[in-house]
Formats: sequence, C-alpha cells, structure tokens
Amino acid sequence: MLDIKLIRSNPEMVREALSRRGETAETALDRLLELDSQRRDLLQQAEEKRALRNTTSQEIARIKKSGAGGPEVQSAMQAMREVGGQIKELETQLKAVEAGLEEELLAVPNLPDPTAPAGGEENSREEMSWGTPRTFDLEPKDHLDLALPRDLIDMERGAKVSGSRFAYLKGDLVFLQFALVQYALEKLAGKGFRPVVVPVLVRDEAMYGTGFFPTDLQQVYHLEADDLNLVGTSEVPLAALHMNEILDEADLPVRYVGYSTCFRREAGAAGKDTRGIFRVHQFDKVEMFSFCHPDRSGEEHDYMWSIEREILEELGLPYRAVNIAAGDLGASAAKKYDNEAWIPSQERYREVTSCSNCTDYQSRRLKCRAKGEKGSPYLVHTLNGTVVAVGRTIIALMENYQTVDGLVAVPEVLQRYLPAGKAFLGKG
RNA sequence: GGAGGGGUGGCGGAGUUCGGCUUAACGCACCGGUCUUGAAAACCGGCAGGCCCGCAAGGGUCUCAUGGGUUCAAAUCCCAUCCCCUCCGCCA
Repeated sequence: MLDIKLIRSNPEMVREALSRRGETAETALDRLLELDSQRRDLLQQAEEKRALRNTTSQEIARIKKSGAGGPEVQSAMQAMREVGGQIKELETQLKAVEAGLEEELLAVPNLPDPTAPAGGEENSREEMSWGTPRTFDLEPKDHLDLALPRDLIDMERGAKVSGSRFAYLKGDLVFLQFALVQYALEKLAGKGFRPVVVPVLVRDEAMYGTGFFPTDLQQVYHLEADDLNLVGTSEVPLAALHMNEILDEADLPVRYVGYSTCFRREAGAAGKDTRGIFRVHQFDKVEMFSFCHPDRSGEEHDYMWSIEREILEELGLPYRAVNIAAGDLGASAAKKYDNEAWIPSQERYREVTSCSNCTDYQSRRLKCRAKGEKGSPYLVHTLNGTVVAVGRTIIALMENYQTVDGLVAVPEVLQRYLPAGKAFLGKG
C-alpha cells in the first residue's frame, strides 16, 4: 500500500512511477485524491462536533457534582443529544468514504525502483549469467522421462487422487528433496537467518497485509468453512509474523528462513507447463525473509540475491539473473531479480528462484514498524527471496546431472545429506 | 465439541461492584539530570501510537482485544466477533 500522504503531496511523481509499470492508474489516482479530500473534510467536521460534545459533557459532570444542575443542564443535555446525532451522521459518511479509499488504495501496486527497467516483461534485463549450458551428444531427457523408469515421479496417480497438476514424489527424489531443504536451512542459518516452520493456513488479514489480496485472489486456495487461506509461499506467514508490532531497531535486520509446503491454484495457467512437476498446485519451498531498516533495503536485497546465486553455483546449475521489468513485478515488489536455471530439455533458462524488495509496501499494510532508543517508530522494509524451490530445483538438477545411461548424479554439496553412498538417484 | 475464566501502555499490574477531575494509579524497564574520580544506590524529571489542522509553536480527535449499541458522558453497562488460559471429550 502506498502512503496516501505521498500521493496527496506528490501525485505527479506517483503517476510517473506507476506509468513505468504500464499501469493505467490515472483514474484510480484521481479517485484516491478526491476521496482523500472528502475524508479530511468530513473528519474535520466530525472532530469539531466531538470536541464540543467533550467539553460540554465535562461541564455537565462538573455542575452535577457541585449539586447544582437546573434547567441549563437539561438544555445542554438536549443540545448534545442533537450534536450526537450529527456526529453519528458524519461518522457514517466518513466510514463510507474511508472504506472506498481503503479499497482503492489496496489495489494500487508498489512504486517500482528506479533501477527496475520500465515497461513489460520484454523489457526485463539480464544482469549476469553463470556457467555454461552442457552440450549433449544425444537429445537430453526431460525430468519426467528420467524419473519414470525408476518411478520417482507419479503424475498419473497424483491426478487420480487429487487431480491434474498434483504429483507423488517417490524414492530417492524424496531423499533429494530433504537433502536440498537441509542444505538450504543450514546455509541460511549460518548467514543470520533464523529457521522457522510456518503455519500454511492464514487469515485474509495476512493475505491483504502481504499484498497478495486483492490482486491474486484467484490464485489462492480458500477454505470456506474456516475462512482460512492456504499460502502460496511462506513469505505470507513470515511477513505477517511481526504484523502490528514495533521491532527494536537494534535487532534489524530481522531475518528468517522458512520452510513450508506452498499451494497455488494456477488459475489462468491452463495448458501452460503441463508436463511433469514444473508447475503444480503443491510444492515445497525454503524461503528467506528480512525486515530491515528503510535505508538499508537496497544492500539487503543485494545480499539476499547473492545468497541465491551462491546456492545455484554450489549446486552447479548454469543460470542467468534477470532484473524484472516494472510491469512484470508483483503488486508488492519495487524491484525483483529472477534467477533462471538452464533446463536442457527446453533449451532455455527457467525461473527457479527470485528475490524481491517490497520496500514499505507490505509493512504499511501489516503495520510493522521499528523504533530506536530515540525518535518515532517508522515502517521497516521487507524483502523476500527463494532459497530453494524444491520442485523446480529437482527438475534442474535431474536434467543437468543426467548421464548417457539415463542416470542422475547428485551434486557434491548434497551428497552428505543423502543416505550413505548415494551419488546417483534411483540406482539400486 | 462441552463447561468455566480472562484480554488494560515496552513489560508487570490497579481500576470494571455503584459510568463523570482515569487527560489510565503504582512498579519495572528505558532516557535525561543531580550526586560521584567513575559506577551503583538515592533523588529529580521525562517516557504510547494513529489521524486531522498548522510554516511553526501548538491545537483537536481517536485508541483500555476488535466491531456495533445505550448515554450529555463508556476501560467501566449491553450485543457480536476474535484471541488466550483451565478442566472435560477427541486426537497425530
């Protein structure tokens, strides 16, 4: 959520910034400004009446206490009865205006960082790349073809039991998953991130607070009976962890690494990435999150991004990193890097991790602030990044580490987390 | 799921019977000062946040879990919701 005061005092700057997203937020901004001015007008009227009522009520109390209290008290009470009615009327109008303002404001995305390229997806800019895609003598197999002979991935039964885009992961892939998770958690814990297992069911409040609602409503599984939502990423419960809190400035940056299953409806992705487990409704992910001082989110972003790259390099996956264009950013992000690993079967780079700086967009919604020994509380900046998206990382590993015999080698950094002697998946 | 009890400032904790100097006592923590070679102790003072108006100084308003209601006036009375605790039942 943007600061209404910023919009009020600097509408042209906001308009300009949003246009870099390609947003046609013009009319929305005009409505916001109009509602804001209505709100302040009504607020002022209501507060004047309330001030009158307060002083008069105190007057009445004083007179009654002194034992007096004749007709003038009666008439004052009568007058305040009327004022009370007027206040109620103003408050009703005010509430309607504020609800409208809130609704409009929630739908406005974050202002993009100046270093995020303007425009849509096609303007995203490759920042760097690492490694060289392997060349194969024979056509490389995709992850599903590699998995099927050893029954490591079972899409058919996933579909039978749960529907399309659900899978069973079996055998050595299960060990590989937990090896990745353990490797990621240990690495991040060593870099100042506190491990957390988060709740995966959250209230609407947390979804709005993190900026997924109202924009991504249709992406989220909602449990009607309990009015709870299945999270699509542990970013949600991690961000909401300090909702309505004032952090101690001395503790910043407050860093967490969360592990959870993630659920996504993938509405609107019909026909896209339908093979294997590249795009499924349920997957596991290790996610990092940081609450940091507003002056340091830039360097924190770089730090987190560097961790993601370090991991891809240790896993030996050729990748490229992309600075996402403003128009392709999620609602909350001011800037985002996507890291795309080389997928041999597709002969292209696909997103495996990403890292976003959400500045104060989420913290304003979540009311998450920090305060030093002196001075007033201020909104923190929030950042999130994928450490390991298990499914996609497994795909990248399988395809890049496949042998001519159709076996899959295990990267050295992961071997110590697998049952003894497993240097290849599904062997024996 | 059943029966009770309870949510007050950074923390602890009064106040709720009987609505009105509660602009929330008191303590702890914290900050500033006096004292001291320095520190501790003691003493003095300060110490919530949001919003609105204002160049500022300052003023107003709201907030005692949340939202309504009663009243001239609500931490206090009424209703609803959320959360926490205890006991019972069920349970990985």
